[in-house]
Amino acid sequence: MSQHRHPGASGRAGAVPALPDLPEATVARLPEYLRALHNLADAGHETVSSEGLSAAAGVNSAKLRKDLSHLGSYGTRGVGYDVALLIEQIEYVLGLTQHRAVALVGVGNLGHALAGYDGFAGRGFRIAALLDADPSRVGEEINGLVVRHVDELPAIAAAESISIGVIATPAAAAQRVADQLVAVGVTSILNFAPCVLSVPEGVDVRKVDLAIELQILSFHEHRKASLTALPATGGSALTALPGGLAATDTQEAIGT
Amino acid sequence: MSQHRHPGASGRAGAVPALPDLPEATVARLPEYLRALHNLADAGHETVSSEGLSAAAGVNSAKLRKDLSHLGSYGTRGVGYDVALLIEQIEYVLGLTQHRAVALVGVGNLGHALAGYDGFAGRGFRIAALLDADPSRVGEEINGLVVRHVDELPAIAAAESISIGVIATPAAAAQRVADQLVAVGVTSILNFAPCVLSVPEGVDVRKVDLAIELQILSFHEHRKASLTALPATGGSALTALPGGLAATDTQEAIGT
DNA sequence: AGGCGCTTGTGAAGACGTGCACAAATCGCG
DNA sequence: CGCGATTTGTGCACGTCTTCACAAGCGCCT
Ligand SMILES: NC(=O)c1ccc[n+]([C@@H]2O[C@H](COP(=O)([O-])OP(=O)(O)OC[C@H]3O[C@@H](n4cnc5c(N)ncnc54)[C@H](O)[C@@H]3O)[C@@H](O)[C@H]2O)c1
Ligand SMILES: NC(=O)c1ccc[n+]([C@@H]2O[C@H](COP(=O)([O-])OP(=O)(O)OC[C@H]3O[C@@H](n4cnc5c(N)ncnc54)[C@H](O)[C@@H]3O)[C@@H](O)[C@H]2O)c1
Repeated sequence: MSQHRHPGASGRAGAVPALPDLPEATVARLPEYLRALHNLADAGHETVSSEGLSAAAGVNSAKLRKDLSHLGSYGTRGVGYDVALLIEQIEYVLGLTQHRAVALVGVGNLGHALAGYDGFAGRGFRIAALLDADPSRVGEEINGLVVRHVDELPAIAAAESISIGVIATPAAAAQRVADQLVAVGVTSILNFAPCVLSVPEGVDVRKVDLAIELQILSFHEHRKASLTALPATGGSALTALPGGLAATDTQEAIGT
Repeated sequence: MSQHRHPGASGRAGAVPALPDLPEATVARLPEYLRALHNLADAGHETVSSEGLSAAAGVNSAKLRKDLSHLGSYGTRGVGYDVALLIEQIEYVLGLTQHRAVALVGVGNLGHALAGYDGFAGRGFRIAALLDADPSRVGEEINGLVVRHVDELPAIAAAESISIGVIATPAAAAQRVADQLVAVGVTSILNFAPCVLSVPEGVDVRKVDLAIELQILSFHEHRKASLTALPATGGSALTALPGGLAATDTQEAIGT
């Protein structure tokens, strides 16, 4: 179990292994596969078929196979995928083998919940700093970590490399915080504030917005309500969803 | 201001206006436009061009125009869009005109933050019930709402129609909770637990998973690190991102 | 009234993502 | 040793999404 290393690499025999450039949609699904694989490993499974893994991850099996094929050719025909090996490969590709330090800015309502979340450390992420601008919050200890003032960010970043910045401040402060994070070299930001951030090229921003999710659900409720109001034929309105429904991001009706 | 009503409707002159069936990608962006429009309205703007609105929402202007064209033909050539009218239209399409009751199940670490969040009520959503299985949590009052036992769900749903269920329980309990929600007629679920839910056809599930977002960011960090390690020519590695970079879901480098 | 500048709405092309269906590969067993 | 059962990896076709580029429409100014 040692001759399996970054096989899809084009040429490039440098010291740092070049990553196969994965489709973005694939990248977004790999963490889901990873979670399913960990569950399988905990349950004692040594191998898993694409059918089994795809069911556990809630996706199409062909899609899963295509996704995994982008990483290289792990898996054995007629058998399936070696669970431990696949975990190792996906974690490598996602860059989870090197532990990443996270700085959380804004320790309010939401920030407290995030700071107290143990699912962070579970997968290679470590909250390295809690920051807030409110003097009355500075000094508070949460989960063994002391809240420090946001102006200390440069010093903190100098002490240890911050890999990812998480913004949990009000929207009005988010852009300023983003600028501060970028200024100390952070190139990945997870933003919980409902606003658009502008950042220089090379910096990645992902947004999590509860209100948007609710509104999307609201649309589907609205649509479903307007659909059931149409056909006055029979009474079974529950199976009335038309054929090509294409629930792109939403998972809908995954088996039973 | 009264002759503008659901114009894109195909035929169907029934009592309930049929919705134009929007592309899922468009639906996911409408809430973003809506937020930008509210900001513009608060700032006193009466109209806005596609260029202006798209900049505020962080998208391509052609994309914005195509998205809005799916709703019908609001907007005036040579002028732009009427802000108030567009807000009204988007809110109608998203089903936000009828206020929606949300049931939040799992009032733990995260659930507390959600329950105390005022951004909920800001846009047509109202938390109608807080539910938990832990007897020691039942009876606690948060934000004027008393936590009730999850077994009371049928009674609560009977008293008022629950539009959306939010699951903030540990993953192990999420499927059971989802089943309970479905049993009382909920057809839209927002799931914060890191697991795949299986629900019957016609029920929409959206998932918010912090760990997945972090892992996606981690991948990009990993990729950026492996890229800067390649070219030993000059020194400027920051602009080294190759042309077709296609940050699909991630917003990257939005102006300055 | 007429022209001019500005902005929308959309056709068309290309990029991207999905899913079927099957050949190639592997294992276990007779 | 060969064969059938099983499962991967992928070519291909289809649908969706994005982006460009421009004609059509609108208002304003002369
Ligand atoms: N609470 C939720 O459930 C929830 C859900 C979705 C989105 N959000 C969003 O998350 C963000 C935070 O929400 P919240 O409920 O925790 O708000 P909050 O007001 O409780 O907390 C905000 C915190 O940020 C701090 N802060 C303000 N300006 C700062 C700055 N410049 N630098 C550092 N810290 C600063 C404040 O001192 C405060 O502690 C908001 O943008 C909100 O819209 C919250
Ligand atoms: N805290 C975070 O920042 C965070 C971030 C992302 C995801 N999550 C996820 O959100 C979920 C909740 O996280 P948390 O930190 O609030 O956990 P928590 O343990 O603090 O809270 C869970 C709550 O759910 C209740 N519960 C358990 N079983 C239940 C049932 N069958 N019916 C009703 N209620 C039940 C518990 O009594 C508890 O109050 C978890 O799945 C977690 O992985 C949390």
